[in-house]
Amino acid sequence: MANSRSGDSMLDRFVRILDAFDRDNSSLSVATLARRAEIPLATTYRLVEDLCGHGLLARDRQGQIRHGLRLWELANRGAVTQDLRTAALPFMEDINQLLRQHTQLSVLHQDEVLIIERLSRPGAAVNQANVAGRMPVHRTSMGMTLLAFSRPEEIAGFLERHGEIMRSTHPHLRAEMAEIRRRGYASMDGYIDEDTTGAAVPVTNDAGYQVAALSVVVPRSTASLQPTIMALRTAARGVSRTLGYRRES
Amino acid sequence: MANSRSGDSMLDRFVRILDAFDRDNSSLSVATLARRAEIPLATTYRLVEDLCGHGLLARDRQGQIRHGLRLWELANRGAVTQDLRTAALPFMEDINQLLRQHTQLSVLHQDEVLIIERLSRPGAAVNQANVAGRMPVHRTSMGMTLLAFSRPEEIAGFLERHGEIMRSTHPHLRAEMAEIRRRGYASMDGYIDEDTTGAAVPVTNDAGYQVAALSVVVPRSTASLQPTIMALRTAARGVSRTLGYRRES
DNA sequence: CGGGATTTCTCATTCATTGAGAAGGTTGCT
DNA sequence: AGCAACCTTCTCAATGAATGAGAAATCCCG
Repeated sequence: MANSRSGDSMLDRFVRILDAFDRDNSSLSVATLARRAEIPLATTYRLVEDLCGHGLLARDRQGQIRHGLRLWELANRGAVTQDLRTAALPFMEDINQLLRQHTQLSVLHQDEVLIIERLSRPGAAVNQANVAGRMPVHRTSMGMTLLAFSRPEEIAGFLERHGEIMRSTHPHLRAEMAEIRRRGYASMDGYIDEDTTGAAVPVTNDAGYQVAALSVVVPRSTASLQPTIMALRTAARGVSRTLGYRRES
Repeated sequence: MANSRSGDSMLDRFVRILDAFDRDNSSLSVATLARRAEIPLATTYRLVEDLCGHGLLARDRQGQIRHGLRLWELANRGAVTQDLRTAALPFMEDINQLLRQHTQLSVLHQDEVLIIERLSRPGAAVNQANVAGRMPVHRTSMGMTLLAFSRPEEIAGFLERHGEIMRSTHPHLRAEMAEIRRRGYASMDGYIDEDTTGAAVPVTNDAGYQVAALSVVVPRSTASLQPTIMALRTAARGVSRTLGYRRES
């Protein structure tokens, strides 16, 4: 008796379970999973078994749960990211070779910056911007570029949802965005690391719509950003040309 | 009345829906999806709505369904593939630069070759081995390498399941695998393209277990594979060293 | 050895899931 | 315009799949 369903659908729970993993916690126990996803243990156990059966999760040698390869396969087969990635990779390599710094490709997703691809130099700064990781719009050059070059109605929507924090961190927001659009790039100090500066330019498709941002992280001491910007622009243009058509949601 | 449930769980259906997409069909209508996944239309409609609500699917401007970025994010956040990819990418770039040919990183998954990463030269051959795509073990150098360097019990299991086709396509299988292990690489003609040859070497972790294979596709006319093999070996060793520990299921 | 944790399983209860059906829209052909 | 074929969207009664408390079995650590 006494069963009180807890009001969330099965899919809710599947997603919460898959979402409970992150780079630091690549494998978890069922109990931890249950706590993190806030699902009763017995239920979690059953759901995890299901997911394992489908290969979306897998148990390692010690019985811990990790993401299964099948999940990765499923999500990467559909071409959402692949086109962009494939188009951008060669140019990111160029940048990486030329500037010898971290290079990132990112998009705006659910009001945050989502990193699609990243090339790092073995030397340089720390791990902070991982592939599939998220970063705040208002503190990164990628975010500010992505926002500034969005469609007016998208900008309006974003500001409606996040006007508070944007205005408090960017007192002259409208002017700043206009400036970014005029100059064609955004730069911003020290989110990833105190001693670094990020610089980002938009990547457009051939209809002129922005589809992503390309960015690098350089030491703060760098005298002039101009060479960096030039390299980024060249790369972005190359990606645009490779992409040709296509615009994604 | 008359409701006859069709015996597959919700998760089954979610997976079948997500699985219905491939690179060629990156966006589908609900009706097509229903047919492909073999789920009654009304049900498909509801499930798709759910998935869209969670961002695992998304509707484009024309109301067609595509994979959602959230799905990609979910699947890539957990570090299953990322470690391997990150470790291998720089070395794959080296190969790509040196040999100017397609380079692939793959693993054995559910008795097939699963492509984890791929770098292509704008010039060379056709799209066949896409990231997250699968290829048959018995027709690719990657497959043969991955198999030959698997643990004995894994090989035995594989042969139990696929002995038929393996023996018919590889009459001297045991000798062939022994040879691959002795030489440290496998090569194979013309799966991706009639006029190409694939060559692959194993990538091991520092416990000596194989975790992946690294391969290139070269024109069949290539006089000697030796330089190619050398480059692959160097790269594989580099990846192994970067990986250090870790072994995945 | 003992106590705290985790994994695994059972089972009666119930409500979320189901899918036939129908209405309304779109497209394309004649 | 009229018709046919197809698609999307929604409703609703019936039901069996999902639920979660509880308990047994197992692991782990000092």
